[in-house]
Amino acid sequence: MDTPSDRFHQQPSQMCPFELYRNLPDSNPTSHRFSPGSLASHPLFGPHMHLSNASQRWGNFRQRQGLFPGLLVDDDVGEEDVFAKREFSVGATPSPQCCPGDRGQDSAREPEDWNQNFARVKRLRINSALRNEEEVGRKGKKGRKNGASVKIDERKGAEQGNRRESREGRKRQRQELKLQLEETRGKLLELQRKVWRVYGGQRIEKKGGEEEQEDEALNLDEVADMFSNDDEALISAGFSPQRCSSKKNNESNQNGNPGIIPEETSMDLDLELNGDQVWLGCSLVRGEWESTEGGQKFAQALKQELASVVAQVIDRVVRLYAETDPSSVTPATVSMETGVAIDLNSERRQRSDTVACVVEQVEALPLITKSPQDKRAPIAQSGQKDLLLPQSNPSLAPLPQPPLSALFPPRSKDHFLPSYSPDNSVPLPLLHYTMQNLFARSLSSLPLNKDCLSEPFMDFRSHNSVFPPLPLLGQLDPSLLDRARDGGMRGGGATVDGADAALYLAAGSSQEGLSPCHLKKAKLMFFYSRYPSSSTLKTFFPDVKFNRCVTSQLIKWFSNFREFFYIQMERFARQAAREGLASARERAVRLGRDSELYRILNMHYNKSNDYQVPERFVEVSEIALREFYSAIQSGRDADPCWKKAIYKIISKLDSPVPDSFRLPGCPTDTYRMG
DNA sequence: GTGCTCCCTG
DNA sequence: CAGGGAGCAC
Repeated sequence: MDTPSDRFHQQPSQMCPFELYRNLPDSNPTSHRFSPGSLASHPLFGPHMHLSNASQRWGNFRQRQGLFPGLLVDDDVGEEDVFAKREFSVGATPSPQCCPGDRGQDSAREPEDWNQNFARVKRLRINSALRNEEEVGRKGKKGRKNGASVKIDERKGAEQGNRRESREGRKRQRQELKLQLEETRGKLLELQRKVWRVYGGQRIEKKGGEEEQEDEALNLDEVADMFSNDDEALISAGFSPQRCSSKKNNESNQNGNPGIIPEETSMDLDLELNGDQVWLGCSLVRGEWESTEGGQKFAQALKQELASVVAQVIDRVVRLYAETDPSSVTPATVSMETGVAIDLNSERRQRSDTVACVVEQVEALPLITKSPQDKRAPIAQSGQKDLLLPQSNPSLAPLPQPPLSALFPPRSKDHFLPSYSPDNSVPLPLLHYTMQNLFARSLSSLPLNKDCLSEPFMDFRSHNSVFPPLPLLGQLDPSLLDRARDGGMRGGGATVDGADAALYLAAGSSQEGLSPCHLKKAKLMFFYSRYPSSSTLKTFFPDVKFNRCVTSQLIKWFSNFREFFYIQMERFARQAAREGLASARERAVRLGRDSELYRILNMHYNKSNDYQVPERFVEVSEIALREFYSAIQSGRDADPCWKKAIYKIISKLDSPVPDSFRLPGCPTDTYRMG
């Protein structure tokens, strides 16, 4: 099984989706992936410095850029480097190599945003210098661009003098700016010392914890105060991270001033550059994890990854089991036994149903075929809401089930979480199930919205507004199981149409749409009525909000029931007709409760066998069998329409459906109840 | 045109 | 069990 981290490694494109993180130096490759893309994650713009202070201060800094002309001269090469790095970082394809990366190299790219601003400042200053140049030499009026033509024109000797003045002026200006630069650099280094004393030093000492977070907050605020209180310090601090990490040596060498950074500062910086201790200095990720918000995000990411992995395992096991014993595990049995693989085929159906019932789906929930998903949808949505918005109001009504996209965890909205790769082999429904049920149900305190549930459906649910944490029958209140059984449901066993099925179905049951329980009820109704009208169906499914799709679905169910019924009748009638002896034929056309035909019918319409088959149904079935038999014996089956007469006969044998079927949920077996 | 049913197919 | 086509009745 892939570890979550391994899975992250498989998606390099999602690892560092933002340049900020791609450029972040960190020896921990996984840590980047949990870093939200915000300036607040930067060590100097920590989570405690939000827009209210950090961005304002940064804005102040940008407004005051012009106060530091010294930074902008005599550093053309550096500026080019900045832009080169910028282009590199923008154009670079995020990769695991670039994320964990070499500390020394990555640290040079770390604060690209700082470099950008630095470059912008320099660019402005260069433009300003050019303008000054033009002003000084405005008699030439054409500036540097027309310098050649000025040289050619010897008649304008006075202009040459002006050019000399201009050159001298530029020279003076450069010298002044150079001095300012040196001065600013000195202040920069001084500020670096402060920063690393206050910030880096304490981080090295700490080992994590809330107290340290508070300290960190204070320290970061101190740093922020430095930014806002001292303009030059602000500039210096603004560039300090990159310079500390990558340019300090160069600057020291260039300035011939290696002693500006004291030994302790150098040690701190070295520590920061040092392998496993990198996080101590940058602490972007781990610091976030230690914070409350970061911890929640980490937990969410962990949940997502665990869910996907569990989904994969379940899928593999199911497939492996199906492969090893295909005879015993047909798709139907798999779906019935696992209750998970039900969704394997439902995606396709949902697509078509979505198209067919696009209008109705705005209001009506999907039909029975989608019910395994859809019944879980409300709880799933709750789970998703819970994952994304832990404090969201659980009483909010569930959103209508979107066609297919809603099955995806909304990772796209949460860039913090890694998205699944497109080639993810986890079947979506499986993923959906495991994702939502494993974690949504693990949220034991998750309150269910009663509006999400089929109000009268499975009355045991109405006594439990809070969904059980896990649908383990052994953990359920016995009374609930009894209620489930009383409702025509069978508890335990390997099939899903037991109390466990009702349990998870009840969790997402809706007044709109049909559930497996409705299917079971319809089958039991077939014992009494083979040709129920749509109005009759509406009478006996009061917990269903009928629309065209639902009505057609129910009618289709009964059509399928009849089809199966008649197929079996014809099959056994032909079998009886083949019997040689009259006594055998007589036995064959009799439908005793010990007969094979009875067993098949009971298995089909009363699979859980928790409902007593009405005697009337046995009689009608025997009549149908005899009609088929006689038609076959008399050769009427040669007529293409020979079945119609039988259908007409059977259609007149419907008996009234018991009033117990008028109640919502599965009918109680009054016969067995006495 | 709509609703219902049967038949066929997957 | 669902989807779709065809036929029939209203």
